[in-house]
Amino acid sequence: MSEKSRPLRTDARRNCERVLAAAEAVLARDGTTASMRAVAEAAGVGLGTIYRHFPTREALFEGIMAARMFQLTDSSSELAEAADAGEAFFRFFTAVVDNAGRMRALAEALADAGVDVKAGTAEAAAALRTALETLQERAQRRGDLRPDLRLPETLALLAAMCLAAEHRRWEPAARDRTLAVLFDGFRPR
Amino acid sequence: MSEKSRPLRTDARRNCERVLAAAEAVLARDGTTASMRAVAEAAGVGLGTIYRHFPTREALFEGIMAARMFQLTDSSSELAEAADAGEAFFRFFTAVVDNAGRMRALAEALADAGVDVKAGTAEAAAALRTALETLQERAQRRGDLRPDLRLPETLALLAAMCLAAEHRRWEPAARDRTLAVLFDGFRPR
Amino acid sequence: MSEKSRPLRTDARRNCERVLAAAEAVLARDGTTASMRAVAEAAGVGLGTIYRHFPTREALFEGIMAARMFQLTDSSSELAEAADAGEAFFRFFTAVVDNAGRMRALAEALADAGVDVKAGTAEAAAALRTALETLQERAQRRGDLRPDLRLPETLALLAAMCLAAEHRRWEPAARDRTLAVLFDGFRPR
Amino acid sequence: MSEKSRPLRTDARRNCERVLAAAEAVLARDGTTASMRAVAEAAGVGLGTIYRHFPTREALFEGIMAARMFQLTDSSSELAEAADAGEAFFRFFTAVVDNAGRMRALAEALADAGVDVKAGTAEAAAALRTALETLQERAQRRGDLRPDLRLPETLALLAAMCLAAEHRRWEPAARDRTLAVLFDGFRPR
DNA sequence: TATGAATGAGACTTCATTCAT
DNA sequence: GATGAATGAAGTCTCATTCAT
Repeated sequence: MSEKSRPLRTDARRNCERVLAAAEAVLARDGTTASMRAVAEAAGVGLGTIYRHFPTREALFEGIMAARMFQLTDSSSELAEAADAGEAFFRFFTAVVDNAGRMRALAEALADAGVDVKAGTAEAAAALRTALETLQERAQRRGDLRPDLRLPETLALLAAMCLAAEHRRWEPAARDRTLAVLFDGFRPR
Repeated sequence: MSEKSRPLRTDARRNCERVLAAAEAVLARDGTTASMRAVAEAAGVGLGTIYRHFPTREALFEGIMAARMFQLTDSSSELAEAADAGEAFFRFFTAVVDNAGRMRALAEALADAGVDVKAGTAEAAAALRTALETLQERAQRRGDLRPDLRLPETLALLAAMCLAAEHRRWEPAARDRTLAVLFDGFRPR
Repeated sequence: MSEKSRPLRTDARRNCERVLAAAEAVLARDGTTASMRAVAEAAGVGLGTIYRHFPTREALFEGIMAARMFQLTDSSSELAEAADAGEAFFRFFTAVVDNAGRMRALAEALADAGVDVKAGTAEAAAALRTALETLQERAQRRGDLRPDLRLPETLALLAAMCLAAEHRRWEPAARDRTLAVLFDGFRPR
Repeated sequence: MSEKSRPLRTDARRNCERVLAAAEAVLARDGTTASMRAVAEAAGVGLGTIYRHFPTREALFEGIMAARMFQLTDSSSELAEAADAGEAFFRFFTAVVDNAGRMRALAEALADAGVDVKAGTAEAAAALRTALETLQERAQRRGDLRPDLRLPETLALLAAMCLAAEHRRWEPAARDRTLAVLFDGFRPR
């Protein structure tokens, strides 16, 4: 296929990306109450263009969330081979919390990653869950995490931290102090 | 002419209570986005009746939150004299999380208890904070909690657990397993 | 428990007067948009008490207006025998405007005095109209007013001045300067 | 089949004009208390359409007032060069009163022209005031108006006539008779 | 295909009036 | 008789979604 064979598709894709980028920024700023008009204005496109690519407001927002979750999942790959398995797990956990804190509205999606409630984010959530599980089990095998720690609890605690980070933007230092306490609960005694 | 704070008429008090009960139920079901009409219908009263007792939507909802928070604070009194100071602290922490989990919309208020953002709940939040601090310091003096644990972290973690408990109703067993991990981080090593 | 002559009637009359006085004050302050609750609070009585004496909000307000108009009419009696007939006419005209300016909401009633639109003020308006006519005709007979001035025009101009005085509270000095121009149009050339 | 320079604009403009026309009619009929729904129904559009073109109720109504006031100001241009300066002044004065009488709700705006209370009409009011001042000063220089007449009084009297004309629709003949009396007060003695 | 104008349900709130206490 | 609690229609405004251009 040559590049000229599908000009419309190119346009459409470009617009779709602009919408996604703008929606991400708006969601980060305004949270889940962001209006479709705000997204359209930030993207520099019409309202109808958004609805062409995403059937409903929910579909758009879930699309954003899924993309972010895939990004996070990707970032776990290299951590899965880091020398310090415990540190890798904590780094990933922190990265997820950090993302929730940076983008209002992402927190809920991340919190839902443990249970897959939304159809739009189910696949991404499953991938994220698997990534966390992988890191956790490796750290447990290395003796860096308590062996009785199960994934449901880890996910619940991750969800909690994400929601809190979003609810009131955590300063990095405060975030580290808070997570440090939690992480001590993760370690073998 | 008008005596100070005359007792409410019986029918007025009954309706006020019905409004409060209905509002609590609706807040538990729908969260902070609950509409005034939903409350009115649940209470079986007219919209105006709600506004007679609570000047604004915020006043009603914050009033409920504050009441719950005062209830929680009250429940800490006897715990403050329990034999096992550490257990008392954990019980109170769990009770707060439990309340957040039972009523959507309470969680945010509890999460805000650390910072007092809303005027309507500031006093109740301060009381709750003090109660937690009292229990925590006693447990630390008894050696049941790690001495380097500071209130800001405790509050942040409490907020996180409340938000998570509300976000997805935690089963008591799951809640206990999750908090158990966290509480291990609170204990001296 | 002992004297049961006519306590209720006395109470009722006293309450009625309190309502009227309060309503006048509130109408002066808030204008025609004054709420029944504001009147009740100013009077120190319940809302029901107002409705006992006046069937509707309109009836109450028209009652006030009528009373004021009768007062004004009464004040014309002595002017009708003043030595300077022209001055008497101007004084009365000014007094009416002054009342409109002092009590928001009275202006409309006075402006309607020329046409009797409201049932509640018809009688009072007719009396006021007659009083003005009497003063005008006497002044015309004395040669103090232009002989071709007819009552409809006088009433229309009085209405205009009342509405303007209410619309933006006229300072006495400004009021006098403005009326002075108008009065020059009333005088014989 | 090829003429499509402005496909969307046409509809929007047509609706905007329909809204303006309907709003003028409704304002003329109901005065400042006219509801947005009444305007929407009169225009045959949805409520949202009005809010698309005018952000608030005030903006719509003040916009209409301002437009009318600018129209009036424009009409003064040719009068400013008329041979008979006094007649020009009186004609303009009458035109303003006439407009107030034709449209309920315009009267208040015109009455406020002397003081500029509303932000939305301030500019138009200032222009109208200047137009009146220009005509008045020219007429005074020509000796057609009494030299001691100052603008504040003229404005107060204009406001009064506008309010009265609106309050009870003046027939042209009655209006002329009434203004004739007033205008005599404006003339040199 | 992209646009954004139009829609209208639904949000909060006020207030004249009724009626149980 | 007096009170004021209750009612609910009506007001302004927002926003997800549809559809004509």
